[in-house]
Amino acid sequence: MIIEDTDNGIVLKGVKCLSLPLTLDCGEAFRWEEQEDGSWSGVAYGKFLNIKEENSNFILNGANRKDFEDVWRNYFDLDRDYAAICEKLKEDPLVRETIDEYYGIRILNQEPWEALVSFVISQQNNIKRIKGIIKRLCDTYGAQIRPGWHAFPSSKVLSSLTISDFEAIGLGYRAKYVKKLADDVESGKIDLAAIKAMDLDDAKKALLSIYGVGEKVANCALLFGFQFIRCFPVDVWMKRVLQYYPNGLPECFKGYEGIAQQYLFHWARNNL
DNA sequence: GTCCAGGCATGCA
DNA sequence: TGCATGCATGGA
Repeated sequence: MIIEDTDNGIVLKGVKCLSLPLTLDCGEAFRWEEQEDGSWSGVAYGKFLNIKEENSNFILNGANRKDFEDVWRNYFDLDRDYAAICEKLKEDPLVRETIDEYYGIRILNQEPWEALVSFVISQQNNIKRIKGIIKRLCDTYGAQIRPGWHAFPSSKVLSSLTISDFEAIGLGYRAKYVKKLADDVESGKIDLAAIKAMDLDDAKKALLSIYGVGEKVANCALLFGFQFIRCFPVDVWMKRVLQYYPNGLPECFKGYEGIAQQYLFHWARNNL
């Protein structure tokens, strides 16, 4: 990967296996919006970004070198060799089929807090509606970064709200989960940084002890917010996919189950 | 009107 | 330990 500074941002050359629409709009992050010119705008780690692919280069509009190194390099998982991983995953026939069709899905490294709250909201819900709820949550309670764009609200802000406040923006029965989660993070009862430093087993146990977090939400948070790329979340779509694997997951997934899962998830939503 | 969505807590056996 | 049930909401 070559990084070039320009007058209005950064240009990345030689990035392999990155599809912006597939990665930013495949149900792992909920805040990216496609613009009329085909670029994508969003906010992560309190920073706004507009990114566009042009002639297989990636233009990070308005980003400076520090933001790139501090945030975006890791956010897009740019130091991981996805091309090599995909070759390995293709030893499985079903994944081979899906990767050829959906090449370029990456696992984003999102903030633990945002990922955890987002996937608590995601339960028994559809992606379109999840996006709407999270947009209202951010627009109403997140700090404004630039006109029309807000950071994900902090635990401090969310803990100051009532269950009714969450219900008013559409969280439904999940309102009480997010309220308690915000309270416990704010009081220090839940320490997300400490959880991120744990090994997978302990981190998962810690997440499963949270009110409103079960096996599926824990796995999504671990995969998308805590950088545990071995996690394999199973939702209603993946349950359908698992019928194709009666003997369990194939050996070639080992170590990269989360990446295989995203390809299969995307395939299931389009084919099953 | 019914069914479903990136499920979970609860009660009961 | 495993299984049935209720849960908020909006789109199909």
